[in-house]
Amino acid sequence: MSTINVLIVEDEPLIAEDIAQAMEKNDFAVSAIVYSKEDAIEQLNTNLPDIVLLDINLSGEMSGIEIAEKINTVYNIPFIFITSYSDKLTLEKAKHTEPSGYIVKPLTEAGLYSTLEIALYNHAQKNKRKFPELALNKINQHLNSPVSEREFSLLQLIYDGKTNKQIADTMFISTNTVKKHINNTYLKLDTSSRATSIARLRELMLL
Amino acid sequence: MSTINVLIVEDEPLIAEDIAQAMEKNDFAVSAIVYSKEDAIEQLNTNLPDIVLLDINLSGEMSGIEIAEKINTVYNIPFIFITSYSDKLTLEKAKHTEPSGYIVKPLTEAGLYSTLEIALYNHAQKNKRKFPELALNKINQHLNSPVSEREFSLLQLIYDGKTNKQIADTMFISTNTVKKHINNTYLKLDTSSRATSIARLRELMLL
DNA sequence: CGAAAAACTACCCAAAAGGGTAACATCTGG
DNA sequence: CCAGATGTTACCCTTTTGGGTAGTTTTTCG
Repeated sequence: MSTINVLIVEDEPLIAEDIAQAMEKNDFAVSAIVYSKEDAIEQLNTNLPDIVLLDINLSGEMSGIEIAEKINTVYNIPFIFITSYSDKLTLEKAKHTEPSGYIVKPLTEAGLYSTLEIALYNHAQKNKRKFPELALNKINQHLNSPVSEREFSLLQLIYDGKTNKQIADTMFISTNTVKKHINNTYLKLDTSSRATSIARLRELMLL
Repeated sequence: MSTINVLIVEDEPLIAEDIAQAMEKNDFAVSAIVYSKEDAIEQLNTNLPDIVLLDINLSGEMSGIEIAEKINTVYNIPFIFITSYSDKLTLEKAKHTEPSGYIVKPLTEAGLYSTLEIALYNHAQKNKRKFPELALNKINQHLNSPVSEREFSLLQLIYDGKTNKQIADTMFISTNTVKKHINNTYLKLDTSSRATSIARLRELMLL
């Protein structure tokens, strides 16, 4: 297994150094230590780490939160918050970014290491969850008017991004029929386009 | 919001009391304090808490791990490990149970509270996310020509089933611009409609 | 068997989406 | 500072989709 690269975002140099040493003692590689939001993003772009240790408060601002949001939407890697402030406001904002860990200073080597390990493992597991298949019974469960099997197979083709023509060809029916069926499903799903139907199907599969 | 019930599984009475006090100071309710695996399971069966604080080592054994496994397979509630031992073997076993948190003693009130909050929030989110979120870097990884951030936010709206008009309104740009952007993404994704793009995005997230 | 439901087809019109071209404004990095 | 990338808008035209109506065939089931 290759070594894990850790990006440290911490504006207090002494603490950053502390963390870095703890990391290296435990066979992690510190890919960089940065002190500002801008440098953090620079690092993420040019030298993507496997995980980020992120101080919430950088030079007085809560810009760690913004970095966290960016990591979630763009980079999809785990990150762990480090903070001296454990007040409710900070925590409230922080938790909405769904961090893999949250450590309140003072730091301990053991605490850092174990939190890192857990975060990496859990994140790896998370990405293994794949997209569920559509299930007719699951979908009908939450509809007043149930989708028929035929309609369902049309919906699956729409879900896979097929056009009416393609659907007509694979099902050996006319495009008129395809359109009719699809329109019927729109009534049942309470939607009005293919894309909204796809989103709706995803939603219905969740409960 | 109703109060959160916490089950404490900890065989050192002094520490258990410490934890319980910290919990109550932060408006959590302690549903029970138990000292053994058997009592823990008894509690889970009769009085299911919202979250469990779980010492790994109960009277010399690592039976905390077994409780964790039971929680995962049967109860599906979040749990947080608490341990004095942060050796690699313990950690290795612990991480496979995918705990929501892992705290090395000595405990601090702030550390406990924030870890609890994060664990509860993440666990709640987890069940809502059987479908993975789209992540830009993940998608670009497999494209010759990368999708820009702006284009990506458009794609997310398409993924949610929004029409060009809706997208234009939420992003405060003209529908012409929306159409232009979308067309550009079609080139990059090698698609030619919203529905095929949605399917493609799903596919790219799995590679 | 016979009625009801589901499936299939056609046609028409309207709305939305797709495709191409052109132009201008920012922004960013060398 | 300049070049290239990104974002913005407009215009025109084509194709695909959506929505409504109307009808026939096939299947299913009491």
